[in-house]
Amino acid sequence: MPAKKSSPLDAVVLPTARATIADVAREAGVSKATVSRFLNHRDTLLTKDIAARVEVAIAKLAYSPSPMAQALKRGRSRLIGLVVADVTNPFSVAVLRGAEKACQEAGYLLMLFNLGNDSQREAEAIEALAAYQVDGFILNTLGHDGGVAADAARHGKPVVLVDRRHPEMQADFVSLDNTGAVRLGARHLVQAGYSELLYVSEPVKNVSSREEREIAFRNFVAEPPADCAALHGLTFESFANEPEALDQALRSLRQRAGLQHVPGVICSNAVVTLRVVAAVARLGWQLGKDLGLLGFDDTEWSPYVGPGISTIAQPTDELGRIAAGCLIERLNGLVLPPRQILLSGQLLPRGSSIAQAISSP
Amino acid sequence: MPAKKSSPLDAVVLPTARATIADVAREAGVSKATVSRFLNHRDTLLTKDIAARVEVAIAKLAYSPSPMAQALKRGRSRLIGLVVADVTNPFSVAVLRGAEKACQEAGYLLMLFNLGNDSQREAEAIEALAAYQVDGFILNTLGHDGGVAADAARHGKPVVLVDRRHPEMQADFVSLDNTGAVRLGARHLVQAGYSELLYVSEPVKNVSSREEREIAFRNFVAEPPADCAALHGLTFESFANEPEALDQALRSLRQRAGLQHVPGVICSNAVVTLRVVAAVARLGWQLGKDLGLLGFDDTEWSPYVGPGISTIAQPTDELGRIAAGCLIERLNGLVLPPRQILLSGQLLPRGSSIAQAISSP
DNA sequence: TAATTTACTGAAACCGGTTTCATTGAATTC
DNA sequence: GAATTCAATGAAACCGGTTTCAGTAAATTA
Repeated sequence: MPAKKSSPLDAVVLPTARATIADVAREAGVSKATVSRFLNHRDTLLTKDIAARVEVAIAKLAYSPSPMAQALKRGRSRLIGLVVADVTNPFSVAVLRGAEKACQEAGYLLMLFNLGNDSQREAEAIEALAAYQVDGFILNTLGHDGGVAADAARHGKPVVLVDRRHPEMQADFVSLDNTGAVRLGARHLVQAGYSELLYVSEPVKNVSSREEREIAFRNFVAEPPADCAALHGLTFESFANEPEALDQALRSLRQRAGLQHVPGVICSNAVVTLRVVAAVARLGWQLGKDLGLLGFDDTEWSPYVGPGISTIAQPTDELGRIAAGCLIERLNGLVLPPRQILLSGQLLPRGSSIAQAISSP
Repeated sequence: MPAKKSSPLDAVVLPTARATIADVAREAGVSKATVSRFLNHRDTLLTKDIAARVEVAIAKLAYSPSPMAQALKRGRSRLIGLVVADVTNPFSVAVLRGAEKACQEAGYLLMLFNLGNDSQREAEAIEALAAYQVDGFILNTLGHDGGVAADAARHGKPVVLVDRRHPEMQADFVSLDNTGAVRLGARHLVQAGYSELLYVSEPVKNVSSREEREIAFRNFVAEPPADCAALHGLTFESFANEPEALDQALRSLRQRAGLQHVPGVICSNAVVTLRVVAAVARLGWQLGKDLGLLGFDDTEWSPYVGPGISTIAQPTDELGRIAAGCLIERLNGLVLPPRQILLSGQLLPRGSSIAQAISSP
């Protein structure tokens, strides 16, 4: 019996293309509509035996519906757009991680857009993500102007702001309790014996979290709590990335403190902390002894720089998780006026703010 | 003249819904097909004046085509799927950043899927991304088994592997030249006077980059270069996260080195580096003096831990950029056998590996 | 001038789903 | 037993684009 006769194996070649709903319908001997019903309302609309037939057809063809096609028809995509000011920033990454976890659990996928600290691209980011029909936005952006607010709102999609708020935007807002955190940190430094304080921040621009922290610091100075009587004088300075200016500021701070007082510095985030650490190294000072130091954002390296750097840890994972959670609630139809969710920071005292307390009892 | 007459302003209310191609067609008085032609082949297929009419209509309605709908019809989405083993790892983030930049420049958007070091989810990640019609994959995954290879390949979409290769997978591969980097680092330590070496790695599992580094280290020991005659004995150990075991290994290392030699440690990545730093702190040793230290991956904090930690910096940004570049080339139709692109690391010597050289000339 | 080609445009089908509407047969009511 | 209601399913329209196919008018050729 020579060849030429097509063997049954010929049919098994390559299941290369994904099965479509039409394939399933044909396989099960029903209409596309029925398959669609099975997918979405299997128990309310279909007969037992028909449902069973569709089920085996789906299994046999390893069918799963195309989210693209669904998005096109439904107008919802199960996609969430995440706009991040700067992926290099560990804070952003930590939030991203929390958000991503929550999204995955709820069956959403994250589309990432990184601004690389270029505020010009905010609008671009929102447009691009909206074009892909993302169902909502999580924004951790630069807050240059209110244009972004308008952009996002215009698409009529829910928005959650993380860390940076936009005054004009009607949106949920999730953030550290900056005021409380600053007071917590400042008080700790004063009580540990660092009575001349300096707050160092990146340029405030319009970034709300930076503003809030600065204001909180000023207020703390204006009305220090009773147990901070030792507090002497304090300042705020803003640095971009000018080592000389920073060195100079630290020198004059110490001068102001005089001989009987030791100055303390609060850094507005991990980037600033590293800059101050570098400056202290340049000046040949010892952390904790010559200068108290406390930084926002706890990083994995904080315990190992010098005598360990005291930090105020943000609950980053929670922030991301909650942000995503808020958004998903809205996507599920929750109607509520905009919420503000503030989480408190945790003080992690280390050598950079306790050596002084030990040496001068 | 009383009200009731609809003012022209009524038409200006809210341009809430996005304009569709049909809207543009109506506005310009042409067919949808013509608008589509304008979008894709404006100069070859259309008359000047019709093109002009479409152009103003598009501008007037602020129309931009829906990528979803385009993807549905074309089968291509201008989306790239990025699967990352762990977003917490600074290396992954740095690569992500490079890739994201390159993608944006080429008009692609990145869909992120983070495995959170859970290799079970590799297949899930690829399925999810493929469902969204991503045009290709950039994978920096765990390499648990070859199943992933099959998964990705089955979708017939191009794949680029970063840092971790899968032997069975026919795909471009972009990575650090691990062998060269290990030799570079080991040689540096020996020449700096640390002659008893220990290589510390996370559990190798099946991760190719970890394997390669371990093997490279063993080979370096087996056949040290001529200028490393001082080299004494060396070891390799693998630690999950057991502080006691690590402390013990360091103690016995120093014992082996004896009194006239100072031992040196090479850390396979930044996580390990921090663990070793912590162990050194626990043991009360001084970096550089009691122990030479060199770690893979340069981080922002490396210069400020102890006397500064010597590192081998990976060109992370380049890695991500090149990975995305390779993928985009394939998407543009490049046909070529799988490439391997190895970039060399850069040695950044700091205090943790030079104090010894100074103290014992 | 008539016949043929060419260039441009519109109608309609399609991508892979969802949803409305119409149809059919069974169950309920009178 | 006939009329009515109800439940289950299929046909077809639709989402917003792209592409094939067909048609028309102008340009070329005979």
